Amino acid sequence: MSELPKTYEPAAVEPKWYARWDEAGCFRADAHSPKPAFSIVIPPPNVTGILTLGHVLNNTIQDILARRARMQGFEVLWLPGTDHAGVGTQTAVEKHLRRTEKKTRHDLGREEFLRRVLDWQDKHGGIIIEQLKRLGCSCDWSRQRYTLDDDYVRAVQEVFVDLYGKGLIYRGRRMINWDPAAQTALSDEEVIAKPQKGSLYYVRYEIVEEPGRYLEIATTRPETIMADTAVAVHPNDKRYVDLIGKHAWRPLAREKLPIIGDAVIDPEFGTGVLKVTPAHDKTDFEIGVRHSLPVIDVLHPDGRINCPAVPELDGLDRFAARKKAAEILAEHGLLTKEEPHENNVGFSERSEVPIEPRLSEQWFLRYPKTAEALAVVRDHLIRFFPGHWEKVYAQWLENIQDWCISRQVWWGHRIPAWYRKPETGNGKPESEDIFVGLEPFVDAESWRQDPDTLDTWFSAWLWAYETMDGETRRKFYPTSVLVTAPDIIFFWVARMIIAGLEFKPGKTPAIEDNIPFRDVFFTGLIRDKQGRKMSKSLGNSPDPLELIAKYGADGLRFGLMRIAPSGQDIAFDEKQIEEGRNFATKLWNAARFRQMHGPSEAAPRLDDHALSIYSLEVLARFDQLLAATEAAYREYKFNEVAQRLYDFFWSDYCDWFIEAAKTEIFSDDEARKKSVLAVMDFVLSGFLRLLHPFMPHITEELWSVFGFDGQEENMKSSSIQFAPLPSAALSSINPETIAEARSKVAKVYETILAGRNLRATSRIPSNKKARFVLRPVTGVDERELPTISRLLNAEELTPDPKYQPEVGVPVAMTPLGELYLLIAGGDQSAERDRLDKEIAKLENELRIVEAKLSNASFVDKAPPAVVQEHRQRKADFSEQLAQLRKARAAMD
RNA sequence: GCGCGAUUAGCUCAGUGGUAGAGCGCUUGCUUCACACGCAAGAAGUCGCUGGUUCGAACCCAGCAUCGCGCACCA
Repeated sequence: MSELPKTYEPAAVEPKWYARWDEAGCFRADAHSPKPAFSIVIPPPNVTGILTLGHVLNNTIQDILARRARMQGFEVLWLPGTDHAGVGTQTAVEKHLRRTEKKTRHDLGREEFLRRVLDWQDKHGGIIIEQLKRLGCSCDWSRQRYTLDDDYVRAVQEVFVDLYGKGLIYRGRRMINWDPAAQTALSDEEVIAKPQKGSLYYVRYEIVEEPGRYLEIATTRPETIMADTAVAVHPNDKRYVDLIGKHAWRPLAREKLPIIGDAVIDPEFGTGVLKVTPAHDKTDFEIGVRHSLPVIDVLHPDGRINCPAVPELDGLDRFAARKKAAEILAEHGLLTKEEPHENNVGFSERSEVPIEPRLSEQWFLRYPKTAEALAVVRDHLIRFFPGHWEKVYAQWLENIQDWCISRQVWWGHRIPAWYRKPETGNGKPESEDIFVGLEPFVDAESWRQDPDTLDTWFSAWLWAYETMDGETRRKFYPTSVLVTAPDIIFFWVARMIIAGLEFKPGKTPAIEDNIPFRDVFFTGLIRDKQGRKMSKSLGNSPDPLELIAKYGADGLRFGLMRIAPSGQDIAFDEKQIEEGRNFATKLWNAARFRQMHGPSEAAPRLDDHALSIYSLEVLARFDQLLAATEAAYREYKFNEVAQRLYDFFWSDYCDWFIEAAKTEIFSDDEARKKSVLAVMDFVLSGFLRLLHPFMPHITEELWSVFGFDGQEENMKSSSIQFAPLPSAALSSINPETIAEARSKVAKVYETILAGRNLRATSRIPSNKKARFVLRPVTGVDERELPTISRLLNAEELTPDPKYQPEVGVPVAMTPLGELYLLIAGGDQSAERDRLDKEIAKLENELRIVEAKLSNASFVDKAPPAVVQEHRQRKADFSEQLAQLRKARAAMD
């Protein structure tokens, strides 16, 4: 056993152990293992992404679960990988192209552009994997997967073909969300509504049949007037009912528009008249269908106006055109007013620009198995933690819309559909000349492939099982638990459940064998101290790698886990990470202290008959810690586990047990010394194992330094990560013996606290030895006095049943008797004040208890134990009060 | 509009029926033989508001308020 350096240096220790674990294959999962299986698939980070605090939180939790399962004897698979992130990665590369070469993807062409994306991927890809390793993640890297692996691509195509064959995937011209920046369709989930301050423009439309009469229409989008194909009012609206069937002049690109009645119109809004623009609004489109209106599209895909009929607007960006259109209308006296107006506008989640509702030919999926997906969560075949997410999930499934799965981006899974190239004179509609099937499709001469790719989530929804081969799947699917942020509950969690139910990758067709996971743990979102989301643009997102450099991976992990309440957002504060680091240092120093007093056994054992009362106390608290952490793990309450570990070690083990144990450690009684060191080792060994999932590196280092690894060369038997979790220490000891010891210890500790308080209020500096006298109650074991004396930093603690204090000697009432602090030249008036305060406090507490006990209903109806407790309290208070009053009276 | 969550010490949060808790911050004392990334002591809260249930409510129920999130609407 080598001597520990004075301070813990994570930078030296952490990478060393990670490399050894990795080289020894500690994280490899064996599909043939006889052990029960425990599996997690990682939520795949973007291939070119870098580690964020969100990743740290998420992956630390997964690592904690994986490592704990390993110690519990499970065969653990934590399956890692990355996601190609279609729109995201493509946008990043396009931005780069624009900046460096001033080119668009169209300038390069599809093939060249994809080559550039691959370059980008080679340059930036895999960084996050290395960062996860630095964090200590125990993933099986030999199984690392990528959503663009050949066989994964194949699987995605097969799924597409399969669903097309079942009629669940179809192609159609429908209203979709168009992202004018990325120039692609998006799913409903990728659109985020944000309240926007804008204007409501009141525009006059002249009645064709009644020149000089105008209809006033309120609109937020005057730039789309040229696409109006009707004007609509509520059919029962008395103000306008006479106009239904007549026509109005469209004020821009002048044209006759029918005035129609439709019940969807809200007479209360604006003027109660709606301009119907089927090409650029979902509701308007539906009105258009009902009334067979034509559809006029006046927007280019990039959001510029496409309307040669109005040259002043043609080619303008939609927002510039909005202002310009208002100006033109004003010039013609057709704009009656413009008032401020706030409304919700849908923004593209990725490009952060307002989306355009747009009529477009896209591929859609009609979700299968929605009722089953609802049922498996409702019936708790899949359990959500925290449970309230079940409702959010159910709400989405109950209102589910078809999923627009095609994207007009080049980076991704190409849609496996081909169209026959139009032959001259062939008037057949294209849709009849379609082939949907697996690549490679040979007849490239007369068929062309659909240029679109699939929504990234259309590949991600297979992640829970397509990352596994058949053998692995038989052992590890369904996975045990999914750990994810709640913001992808629809994008990913719900769709994976549907995929599992639809494609049945399990070993039997039974539902419970095909759900993708049994538990889902939703983490909180990490926010900054002001409660804002972490974001690049705000610059409020600390770099986890810098935090690791400063505080160590273990410190970061522990600090973060201690403040991550389940189900709530997390206010990030670097101070908390500092505390994680401090805890590692505390552990290190406690271990150092132990090491100074001789070697440890490889497997520390307890001698049940030689345990001191302090040993029994710490062991009992350790057993409580075991039970409490066990229960907290069952509920995925990681912050509670962390907090309990922290409190136990810092307070119970260091502040109390070690300090009390010093009496024995520094004594000449070898037998007692040996016993207490064995207890120290026993608890330390158990504690290291409990802590290991949270702080894998330092615990492994200490495990090895203390020789708990049995000096084994083979990591698979020596590493703490395969050591079994500790079990209850005191199970073989008579509970009465324990209770008796603990009661003694409680009295001793209470006496120490009272004595320390006496010191402090009497202004004895901490480093100054003080002299105490105890006038003991009967039954005080004088063998405990040296320990009390040590913890009081006393020069001496003399028991003296006949002690008669001089007037004004500070005294405290303790469970062991009256404790006097012998102080030269004591300040009488200060002592008098102190006693008065103590007396007042006690009198007050006594009054409360007495009031309760004199309440007949309380004595009648409260549980007897509670009443008894109050009676005891009353007796104790009265006794103490009498003593204090006596001491106080002596001073007058 | 519907749903979910939150409201406890200056800050971040535990606490689910019986004497209000932790960490940080603050005040005081300490380089005492593991640790100043430390030790010890202390101050600090009418538990968002109003009702109800109960012998007893921070806790259970109802309503309200404020903040946050999701869904829907949004001319």
